[in-house]
Amino acid sequence: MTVHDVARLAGVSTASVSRVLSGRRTVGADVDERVRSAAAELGYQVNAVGRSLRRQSTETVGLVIADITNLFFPSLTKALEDAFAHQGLGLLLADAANDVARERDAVSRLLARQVDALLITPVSRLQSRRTIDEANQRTTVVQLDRRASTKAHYVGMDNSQAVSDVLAHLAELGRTSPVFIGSDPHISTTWERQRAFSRLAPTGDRVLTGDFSLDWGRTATIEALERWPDTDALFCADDLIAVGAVEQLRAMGHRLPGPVAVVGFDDTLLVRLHTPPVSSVRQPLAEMAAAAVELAVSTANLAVQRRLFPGTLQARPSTAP
Amino acid sequence: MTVHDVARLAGVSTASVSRVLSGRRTVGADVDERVRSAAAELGYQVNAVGRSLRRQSTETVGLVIADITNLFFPSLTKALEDAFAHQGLGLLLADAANDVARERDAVSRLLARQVDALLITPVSRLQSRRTIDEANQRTTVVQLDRRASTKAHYVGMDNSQAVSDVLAHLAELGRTSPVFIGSDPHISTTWERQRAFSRLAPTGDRVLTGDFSLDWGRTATIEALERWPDTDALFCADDLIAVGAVEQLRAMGHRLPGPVAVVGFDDTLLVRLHTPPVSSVRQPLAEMAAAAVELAVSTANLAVQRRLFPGTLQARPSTAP
DNA sequence: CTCTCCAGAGTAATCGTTTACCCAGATGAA
DNA sequence: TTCATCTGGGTAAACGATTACTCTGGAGAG
Repeated sequence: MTVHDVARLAGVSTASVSRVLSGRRTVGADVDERVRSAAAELGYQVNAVGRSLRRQSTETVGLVIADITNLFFPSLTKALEDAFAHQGLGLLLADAANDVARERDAVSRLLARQVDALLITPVSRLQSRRTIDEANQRTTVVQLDRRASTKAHYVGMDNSQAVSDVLAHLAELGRTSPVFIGSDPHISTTWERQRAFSRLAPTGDRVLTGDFSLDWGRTATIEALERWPDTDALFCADDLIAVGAVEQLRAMGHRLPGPVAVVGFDDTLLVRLHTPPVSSVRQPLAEMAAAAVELAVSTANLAVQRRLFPGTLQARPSTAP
Repeated sequence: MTVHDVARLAGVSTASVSRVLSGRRTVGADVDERVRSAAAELGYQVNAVGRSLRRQSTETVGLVIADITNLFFPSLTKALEDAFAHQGLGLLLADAANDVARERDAVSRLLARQVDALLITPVSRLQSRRTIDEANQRTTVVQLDRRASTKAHYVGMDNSQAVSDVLAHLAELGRTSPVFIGSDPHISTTWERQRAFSRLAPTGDRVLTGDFSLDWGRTATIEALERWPDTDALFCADDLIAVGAVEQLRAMGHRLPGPVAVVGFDDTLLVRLHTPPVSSVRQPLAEMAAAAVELAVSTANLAVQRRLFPGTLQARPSTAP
């Protein structure tokens, strides 16, 4: 079932069929009509592979997710899928499973498939750079949420502003001795939040770093309260850690809301449905996805863009007075 | 950068280049060597679009997810991505956003891209059938988790066995008056679990159906306890509802573990991290993904398969004595 | 009336790869 | 020695769509 079949049935050339079906050039009314009805009769659907080869464009973007089990990324993926599908662009998904080598692999497979653009949430702030720079020479690369290279576009949240907002919120509640509980500092977002915290918080040197896990949230909480007994807020780099912190506080007999507040990042279901609900900074996913689309379809030689969007703190009982 | 460039540099024909690089026919040692080093020198990477067109196979499968915001599906997606990437197959992702029309659309876009197989978690037990049957005439379709057509392969969990296991577990704890809280009965899994419950439970007629939301879990809990005051277990069709039920019970002053047990399905993070942790039936995702791969790559005219895998109840405090 | 221009349609080249087909030379059997 | 067979390699035809180029007829300008 090809353009030839349609052309034969409609009694026109394949060129006309293509022109009608792709709508890229006007044709006479009668030919238009004949082609459309022939296509409808045969149930013809254009073969995107042939089209891609000729047009040198697949209308597909690759998406390399650092770790799809991290609850934040499915939300991001959904926002992207929405935005790109809206533009008629397909999304070819790959998971790097937090592994730089698998990430490199995924990128190279996607490039072989001639994706028109590559979206990536880099696994490592430092080690993903080469992969990204190499890919960036072959196609448009957009870093999302996390960043590893300054040579490729970046779309993310303004972590500095978000951290500042959270600190202001805590200060309003009279909490001026927060501790930062980071996760893996190879993750650029964690790293940025931590740096902003160190710069802006009254207790900027109270920083603990570990990994992306509930357990780390728990142990870090114990350590924080031991080392700094006057701690009145746990400023967590992400929601999973925040939930771990809350659990640990409750295990230690703290009430929430109570003397020690907890706040996280990403506003995932985890904190929204937790008991008690945990405050968290929400990323503007739809706007970020829209920016990603814009950059992905932009003509090749646009100057490298850095688009930062404001996050909004969702205040919940975990930081109430 | 094409096979021609490599061929020129290596001083051989494009046929030889293709043969070396695809490894589909043996060539002489010297030609092999020359091609490999030429390809390496140029950094040549095969163009998958050209290959797909010629081979009539894209090495890509389409995945249509009913609702990617449902926490269970990212887990499933990850398992699939793993399994298919392992086979060198790419995953083209589409989200139906719980909408039959969008589902049809997504399927047709994926078919246009000539996916070698189509994986789908049908939105509606009844209304997705036509979409699936039509797609099934053009490529191999594998229904996952949910099913809507008997004419296409299906891979899922044995809900009947799982329900029976859960009821046995409850009975062991002396709980013999469970109420089933379903979500949208258009979802085939909910439907199957409900039917199994009605057939197997001592209180098989105690069934409430609503939608996929935390709030429904709450209101259903109120209704259940009102209508059937001797209720000693809430058997929820999925985790979100189970969490809603637990929250409501606690709001009403119940302890957990306590007189009314709660159990959910899918064993998502939601219930694992909840306080108290909620019992849930885990689906064997890796095995299901492996089966999906097997069916997806199977030659066209395999008889329609129905592969059911056993679920395992993860017992947690919400059902403890 | 003639010339230019334009719209509409067809022909065939093209995208990059694979592979059917062909040919030359070598090998082995009779 | 002769013939069938096999191996390694090249040539060119696909795959399905798009589009540069060409051609024709008619409209409009002078």
